[in-house]
Amino acid sequence: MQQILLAEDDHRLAALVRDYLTDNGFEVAVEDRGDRVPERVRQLQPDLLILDIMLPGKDGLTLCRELRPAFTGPIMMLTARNEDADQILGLEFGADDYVIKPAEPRILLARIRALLRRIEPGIPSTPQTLSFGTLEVHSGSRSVELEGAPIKLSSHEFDLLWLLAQRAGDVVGRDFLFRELYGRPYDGMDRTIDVRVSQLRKKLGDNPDNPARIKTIWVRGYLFIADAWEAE
Amino acid sequence: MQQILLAEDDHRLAALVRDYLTDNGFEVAVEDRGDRVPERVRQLQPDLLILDIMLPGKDGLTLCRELRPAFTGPIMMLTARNEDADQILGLEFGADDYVIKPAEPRILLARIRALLRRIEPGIPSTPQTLSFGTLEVHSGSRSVELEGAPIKLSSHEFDLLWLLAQRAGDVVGRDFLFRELYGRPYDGMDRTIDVRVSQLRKKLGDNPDNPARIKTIWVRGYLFIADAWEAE
DNA sequence: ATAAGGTGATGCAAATCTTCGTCGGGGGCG
DNA sequence: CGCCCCCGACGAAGATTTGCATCACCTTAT
Repeated sequence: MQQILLAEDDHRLAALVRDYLTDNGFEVAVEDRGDRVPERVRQLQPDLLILDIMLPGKDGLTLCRELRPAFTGPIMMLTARNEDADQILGLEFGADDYVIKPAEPRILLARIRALLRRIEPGIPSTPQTLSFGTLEVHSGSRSVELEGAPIKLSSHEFDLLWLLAQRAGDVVGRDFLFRELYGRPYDGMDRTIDVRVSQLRKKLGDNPDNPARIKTIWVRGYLFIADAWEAE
Repeated sequence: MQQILLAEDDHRLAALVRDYLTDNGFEVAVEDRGDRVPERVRQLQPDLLILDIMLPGKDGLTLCRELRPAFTGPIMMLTARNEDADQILGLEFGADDYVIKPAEPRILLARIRALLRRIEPGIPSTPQTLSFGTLEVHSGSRSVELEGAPIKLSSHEFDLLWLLAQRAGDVVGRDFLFRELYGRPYDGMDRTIDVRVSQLRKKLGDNPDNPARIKTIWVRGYLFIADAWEAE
């Protein structure tokens, strides 16, 4: 059974949605405080996240941005605010859908199904751990080991490594990385991605002039080297 | 560059959307007849499909149902009909989003990006290796070995070598190479390709007057010599 | 037929411009 | 206070442009 975490402070509405979704075969958890959402996401590992924008503690847009890319499942913004700016921002912050309240329950359900359909059937959702030789990346605990010894990475460093390692063997563009990390479009002259990579390389003991892990592809982005290792 | 097929019979609207998306870095093809959509999908293999519901020839809902599962990319329904039933049906027929006309272009763009973002991590390209005698070209790590020793190639040098080696035995034109490398048309007097080839030859230890690897075909382009070696 | 000259294409080195790696200061948050 | 992150700056590495020498092919004259 698939689980949905609903972050909504209007209890009447939350109960309505929860009941309707429960009747249709979902397991629904409700959280009414924004600042408690990250913790519950870690705890429950829901398949889908529904966020109201106006929440006590921490607003939905901020949450959305902060939870990506640690949370890779679909995120739906469900809100009464029909501001174009909010909608664009929400989608750019990594949300997959943006639905205006009041929403017809059957439409809500159809949209939820459409989102989940994209994730479930195909690939058995990215494994929790990626291994490349002596390097291991655990997404569950957000920890990394090199030659058996744990490495301390900052939050963004881990996100970056995870994004690259998932796409090992493919060139990953700065615009994509930037959008995933910060939820806003890449303006083309921001160097923070470079700085992050530089730090990450240092911690992984990689030399940019002759990289064994992360290669720079001029103008196009970065490449996590897949050869010779086998990702399981 | 990502390609979008827009099925829309209102030419004014189609032109509007096409221009806006083109300005934002997409390649857009427009089709105004529903019954011609399946054929164009096969032909173009677009990254995303936008369907109006009311189309001459064949309606969008039917199309959506028929194209799935042959077309696995995201499908967006874009339509003036704000019927709940249509929306639910569209989503259940395999559409990934359903947007009501008239749509604010920036929102449309944000939704398109949200859909495509989900796809990008798609297929982890299989690392591939091409061998020609003592020369080995690895695409997964973008590295090259000659006589067992690794060779340092710049990013464009590698791309060029890869393009040529993949087509070993065939003459490859400058216009093609240029387009692949830079994503824009070849103006006919640009010499950067020649310079790249020159550098590449130097690093591969090839002599242009008597080439063992890359041969110049006058006016037509370059040829990676396949003779005597067997690509595996 | 052969040779000389013309036209346009290619090889390559040097100048120029763009992008990348990294350092250090300042700001924000716990 | 310490950690992390953003920002600006500067040297280094990579890529493009420019310029000229050379080369392939074609035309024309002998």
